[in-house]
Amino acid sequence: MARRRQAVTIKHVAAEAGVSLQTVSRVIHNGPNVREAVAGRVKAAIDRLGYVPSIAAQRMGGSRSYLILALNDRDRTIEDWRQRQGTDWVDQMLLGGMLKCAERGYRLIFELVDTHSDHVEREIMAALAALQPDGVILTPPHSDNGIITRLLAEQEIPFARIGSLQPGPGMALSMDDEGAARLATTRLIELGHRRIGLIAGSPEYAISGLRVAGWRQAMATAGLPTDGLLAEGDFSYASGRSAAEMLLRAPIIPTAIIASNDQMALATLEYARHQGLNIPDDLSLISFDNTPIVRFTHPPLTAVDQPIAEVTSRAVAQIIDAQSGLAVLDTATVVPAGLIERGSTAPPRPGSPE
Amino acid sequence: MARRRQAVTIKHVAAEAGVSLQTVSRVIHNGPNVREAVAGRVKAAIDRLGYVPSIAAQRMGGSRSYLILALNDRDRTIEDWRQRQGTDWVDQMLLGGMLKCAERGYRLIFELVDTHSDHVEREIMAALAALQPDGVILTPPHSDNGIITRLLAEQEIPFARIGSLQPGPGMALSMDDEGAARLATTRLIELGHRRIGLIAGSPEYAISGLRVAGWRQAMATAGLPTDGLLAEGDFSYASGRSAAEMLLRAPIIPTAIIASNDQMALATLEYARHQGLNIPDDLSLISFDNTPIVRFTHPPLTAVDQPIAEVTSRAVAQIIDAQSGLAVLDTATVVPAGLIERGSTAPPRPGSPE
DNA sequence: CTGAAAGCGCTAACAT
DNA sequence: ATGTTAGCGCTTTCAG
Repeated sequence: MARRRQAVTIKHVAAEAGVSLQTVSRVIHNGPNVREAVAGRVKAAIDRLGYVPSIAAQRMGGSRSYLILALNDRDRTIEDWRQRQGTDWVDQMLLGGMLKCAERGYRLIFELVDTHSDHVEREIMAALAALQPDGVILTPPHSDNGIITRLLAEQEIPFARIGSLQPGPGMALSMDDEGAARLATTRLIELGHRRIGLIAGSPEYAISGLRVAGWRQAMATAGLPTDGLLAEGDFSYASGRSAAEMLLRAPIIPTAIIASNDQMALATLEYARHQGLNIPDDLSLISFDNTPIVRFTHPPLTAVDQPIAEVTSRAVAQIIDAQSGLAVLDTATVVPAGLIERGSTAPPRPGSPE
Repeated sequence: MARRRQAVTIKHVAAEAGVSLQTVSRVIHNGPNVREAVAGRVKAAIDRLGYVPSIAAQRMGGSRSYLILALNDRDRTIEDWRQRQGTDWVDQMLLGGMLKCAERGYRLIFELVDTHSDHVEREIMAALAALQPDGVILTPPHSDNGIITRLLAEQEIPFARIGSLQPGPGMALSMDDEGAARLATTRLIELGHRRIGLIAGSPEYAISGLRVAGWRQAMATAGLPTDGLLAEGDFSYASGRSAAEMLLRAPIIPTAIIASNDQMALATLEYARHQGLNIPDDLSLISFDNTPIVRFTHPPLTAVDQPIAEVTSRAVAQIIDAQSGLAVLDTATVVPAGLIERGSTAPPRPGSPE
């Protein structure tokens, strides 16, 4: 293998423009103390030669690497990829992250790390040592992994914790789960529903509680009771089915159900159909997350849209700002979620039980 | 921003093990000329210190970067991500590529590049200069972009062209489209079908022709005619609908249809239902690609599975081998596709028209 | 078999 | 406002 050296280096540019290396460097970084005329000459030379600085060399010189590292949980991600259930979490993350990075002259590098392994520490250190990123983006469950956050804090690397609500080092960013649940519930109330069931997610996840809270709030505000309308699931399809069964076998069944994720909503849809219930006429259904599959069910599901791209985009922006020494928000960033109305919601049948 | 320096460098390891830098370097690369005992001591020191070489420094020293760059078309990819139709091309590529890279001690970096722009050349050079990857993976339509392949060849960077059949520089890898079409057709013939329609993709893509050819071959082998059974689409949902309409409005309709991609299969499913045709009883349907959505239709679709992960995995392996000076296959690699049988295929109704 | 020296491309710190 | 110097961490010569 031939050794590959940089084709055109800062030296060539310097020679071409008739200035010193340092001046070129300053021009590249929009540094101060360069006369317009000289800067122009240098820029022209850069253009003419098609010069692009080597990240490796920049890093070696002691400056930034212009690399931001996004860390996902290895097992969960690979499992999702293998299952091919259409979850586009990673894609949305890349969409938001890569575009924002590009906009700011950075690059996003996506890596997988094993949260549960006892050598997480080593794995993270290895990634940091190898890549020397300027910042790190953590996603669940890394976001709340104390070992990881402590390590990053020690290394003084700016990092974002996506989907985390806990205080701690790093910048917390998440979607407004409570507000989203409130939004969905309120919309159903507006449509005329009074008995609105909620299928909760696993209590291990903080978001589950938030979604329940939002629903409770909206119901309370409208003066509606919630007794017998809460069923607990764990985000799995199977648990969604049991929960739906519980809600739909009650003496007085709800006219609408909100499921805390798409899998459980799918299970509810299936069970309702199996029970001879027409959606949306007999039962309105709203799901959380808005992964691609809910567009393809019959009917397509109204869903709370999880703004992953937006959250990631902001995470990148905050990291870059932090690293540039700009003011860093100390408070958690909460991104509002939207409600995408499709065919699974409608007013309740006239004369539905109160 | 505090300057971040490598915490533990090769120097520390050398000191710890009581040897020179060079010896450590040799141990890291399994170089020759190191006594067992010394190598052991060095390895122990590396472990104890948790040392990981800096990619940047390695690159600067003139060795590999251990980075492989995967290039996707910017517009198409972003559009896919925004549309959220559940296409998991990128995910499958990452799955195959990242795992194989990790296995070989490399890292995969995913980037977007604008094929159509007139400064592709510049964009690619910038990525190469900045990242200095050891190899590049091209995906359609980059794989057949002469400007890109010429550039890469000039730079003498090993690269793979995924989904390309054309000869040229770089290693061509693709799935066996012809064989896959043959497989699908043969399976339908086995089930008892004799009138099997095919909805072709856009003739601009070489794979379209291959899929048609495979179907023709299988039909010919079974002594079945194909007249009036070929409808041309362009991979879009709308074109799939027109094609289905054409096939299903003929005097004698087919008992089975193969659509050249999932979108067109979806359209066919929808149109058939609209025509009161039951799938699979009145009409069997097989689609190509096997993106996640075909699991969620009613019934779930039998589909040809496009082995993107496998193809990418092999591309990575070939690049690393090439770069290590190992023998490089000069012939194109063709990966067989599988057929995933789901609910959209069944024997034809007894007494169906011949 | 092992070590020492030179340099990769770039930047921060210090001149001028 | 610009140039010079001294590394960054590593690898590849080339000596021992």
